Amino acid sequence: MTKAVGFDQKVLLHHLDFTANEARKLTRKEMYEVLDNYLRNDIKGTKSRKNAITMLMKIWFIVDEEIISLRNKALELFPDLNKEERLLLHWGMVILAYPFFKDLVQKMGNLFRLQDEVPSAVVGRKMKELYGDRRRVEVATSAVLMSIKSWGIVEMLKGRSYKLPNKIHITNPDVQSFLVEVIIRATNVKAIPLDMVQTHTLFFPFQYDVSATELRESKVFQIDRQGIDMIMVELTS
DNA sequence: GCCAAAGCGGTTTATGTGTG
DNA sequence: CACACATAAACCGCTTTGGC
Repeated sequence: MTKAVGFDQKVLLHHLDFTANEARKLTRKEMYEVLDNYLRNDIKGTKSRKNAITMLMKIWFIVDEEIISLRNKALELFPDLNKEERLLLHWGMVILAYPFFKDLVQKMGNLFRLQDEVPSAVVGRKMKELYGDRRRVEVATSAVLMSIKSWGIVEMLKGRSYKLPNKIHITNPDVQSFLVEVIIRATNVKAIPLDMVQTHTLFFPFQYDVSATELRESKVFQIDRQGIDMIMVELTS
């Protein structure tokens, strides 16, 4: 019953940026080549570099059938976005690519709701409950934590616990609609109340104010008003 | 059946921490 | 302040999986 983990290496932000930028123009084969060259500076071991490439490809290139169009939209937006908005796109794509990452983020988001500081040991324990008490789980947990630390999502305190810096504000409507689609797909629901989107755990590092009007304009969603103040968002495709 | 990709566990190296 | 000990991070190579 051991669940696959996959995310077993620290991923750097500029690696993700590079991958997303190249993914629009290159074939799969070319991607492997270009990435290998690019990563050579940061990752010396052949095997480790291959691992990293595998992960980057899975995040931005070899994605599941049903999120291809979402991915393509994200790639189109990418060049015109600022640092924060790009980070959100990466965040969403990693969540979709790696359930392990998604689960960890969800746990962490919940903990941050209750307290300001989250010890890495607590996160580790939670992940072992979900994925079994294995060495691999430890490695993956720290890989995720190290990665998001280096992206500036969390800050480390005294080497043992993490705290949340200021939330990252996202106002770009295209990026917001991306975010909503990620939430719906990642949690496997048909529809979600707009209220729940605003404070969703999966995007705990971000702050945004999604407007129903703008979602409707994007054509990807169907918006239904239920009762007085409940607005349901549903994917049209 | 072959080759590349994905997954895994063990080992080494680096960094941090508490104690005398 | 030095030392041992603990934990984190990086690295490596083997096994399994999956597409052609």
